[in-house]
Formats: sequence, C-alpha cells, structure tokens
Amino acid sequence: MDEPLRVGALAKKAGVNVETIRYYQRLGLIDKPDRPLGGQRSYPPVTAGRLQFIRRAQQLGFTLDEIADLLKLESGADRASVRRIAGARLVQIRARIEDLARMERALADLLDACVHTPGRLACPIIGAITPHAQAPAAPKPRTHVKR
Amino acid sequence: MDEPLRVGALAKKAGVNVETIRYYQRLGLIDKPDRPLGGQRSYPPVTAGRLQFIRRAQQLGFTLDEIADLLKLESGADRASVRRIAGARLVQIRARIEDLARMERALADLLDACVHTPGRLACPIIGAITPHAQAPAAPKPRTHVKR
DNA sequence: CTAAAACCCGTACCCAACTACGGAGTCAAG
DNA sequence: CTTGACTCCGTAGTTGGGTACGGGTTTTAG
Repeated sequence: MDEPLRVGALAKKAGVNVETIRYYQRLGLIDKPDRPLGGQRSYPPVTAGRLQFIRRAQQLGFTLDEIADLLKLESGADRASVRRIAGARLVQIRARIEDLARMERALADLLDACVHTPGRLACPIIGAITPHAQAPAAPKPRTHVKR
Repeated sequence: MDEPLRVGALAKKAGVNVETIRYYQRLGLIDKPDRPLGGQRSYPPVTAGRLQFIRRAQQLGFTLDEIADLLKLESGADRASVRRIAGARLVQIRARIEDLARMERALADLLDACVHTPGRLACPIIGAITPHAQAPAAPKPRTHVKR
C-alpha cells in the first residue's frame, strides 16, 4: 500500500478531479514528479495527504494562496507565521460575517414589513430600495465598495 | 435641475464609474437613450435614481440578475414576486452566514489552542489540517463535492 | 496485436461584477 | 481652427477556483 500512483488513481484517492491536480501543480501547491522519458508521471502516495491538507484548509476558509504558505510551514516550527496567516483569515471571515449579518437583518425586517403591510400600500422592500427624490445622497462619494 | 446629463455627469451624480453604466446597459439594467445622429447620448436625471436603486439593492445582497427582476417590478404591485426574490436571497445569505460561522468557530478554536500550547509541541492548526496517516478516508466515496 | 482507457499538455472557458484599453468621433473653449 | 476633454464602441483583462476540450502519446486488457 505504498506504491506510486498515477494521476487518475491519486485523484480518486484524494477525492478530487484530475484537472484539479494539474491546476494545483501549476500553482505550485503540489509537486510534479519527473516524467520517465515520454512516459506517465507517478506520484508517491503522500501526495494524497497533501491534497487532503489543501481540502481541509479550504474548509477552514483559507485561500489557495494562504495554503501555499501554510504548506511551506507544514513541518516547520514557525508557529508565529501560521498564527499570523490564520489570524488574518479569521479577521476577514468575521468581517464578512458582519457584512452578511447586516444584510440579513435589513432584508428580514423588510420581508417582515412587507408581509404585515396591507396590500394596497406600496411594497416596503421596493420602497426601501427606491431613492426618494432629493435624498442627500452619499456624504462621502468614496471609492467603490469592494465587494 | 432637470436637464439631461451625459454619461460622465450621470456617473458622477450616481457615484459610479462610466464603464459601469455602460456595463449595466449591456445587461439591460438601465436604458440606453437614443443617440442623436452620431452625437453623444443624453440621459434623463431619473436615470441616476435607477443607478442608486441598483446600488442599494446590491447592499442588501441582491445579485444584478435579481435586481433586473426587481426593476421590472419596481412600480408594479406584484408584492408576491418581490417577496419571492427577497426570500430566496435571504435563505442564501443565511446559509452563507452559517458556513462562515462554522469556519469562524473552528479557526478561532484552533488559534486559541495554538496560543495555549507549549512551544515545543506541534502547532495545533497545522495538526488539524494535516491528514494523520491511515485515516479511514472517505466512508462515502461519493461524487465530487460540488463546492 | 489491437482497441480502449488513461495520460499529457496547452488552451480556452465558467461564474460575477466590473475595469481597462485604444482608436475614432464629438464638443466647447480659446 | 486647434487643442484637449469627453464620449462611443468593441474587446480583453481581472479575481478565485477550478472545469472542459481536443489532439497526441502510453499503457493495459483481451
């Protein structure tokens, strides 16, 4: 159970698409073993572990870029760097959650209002979105919100 | 204050990029006024309101596709359709929040563990991601997870 | 030995929401 | 009447994480 695998077998073992493996190779996330003169590459079984590392890190919200960094630190004792990466990601995740929570509240309130508004009045959802004549507009016409 | 505007002025008034206006025209979100024989288009000032409608709807989490639908319903009394669109978006937003909340908890716990683990032990973050030798692998070798 | 399966590789495409570019036309000021 | 700002238009690039295609080679099953 330690024999080398070819891409197809490796992909099956790790539960990813063959194309994904090739993609990760292009990104430098996994090694590309030498090709024996025109032949087909064979991968050490540990590569499957690397692929699973990547998948788990993705589930924790890391980007492939960050995962590349984490892989460099994988065996190292550089916990400070790992914490830095994880901390940065955590901050981003929290910011995104707050963003979405704001949307959720606003939208839920509007839906509620819509349900409880008598039918012949205007829809509160549309009302909330529609600009009412001379609104003071943006006090700060700043750069576009990067969504 | 009701004179027609050219794209540049319209863009400034609405706080968006000129290119964005052209983009929305391609998508059919805003009208493209006729061009007077080789000349430049002029827009009625209400178009700025339409652009603000779009921006506000975006802030509520609607996609441009959905916004196109909402714009069709803008003046209509079809509250049921508006509620359907808003409801669907709300469900998605909530699902995304739960996703992120899971990540947040997991990552926060790991960071915490990392901080409270003596330095010479392995980093718990890396440890959590690393596949530990012969894990039972996937109990369900199912089709590729559509992420 | 032959045909099917699997591999290799480059390239192009997908999603969303834009942004950028470049050449040509137009418009207003000096 | 020229300069410079603005507009028009099609096309292409961006980000992130892949997927798809197609033609050529290699391996493997029968």
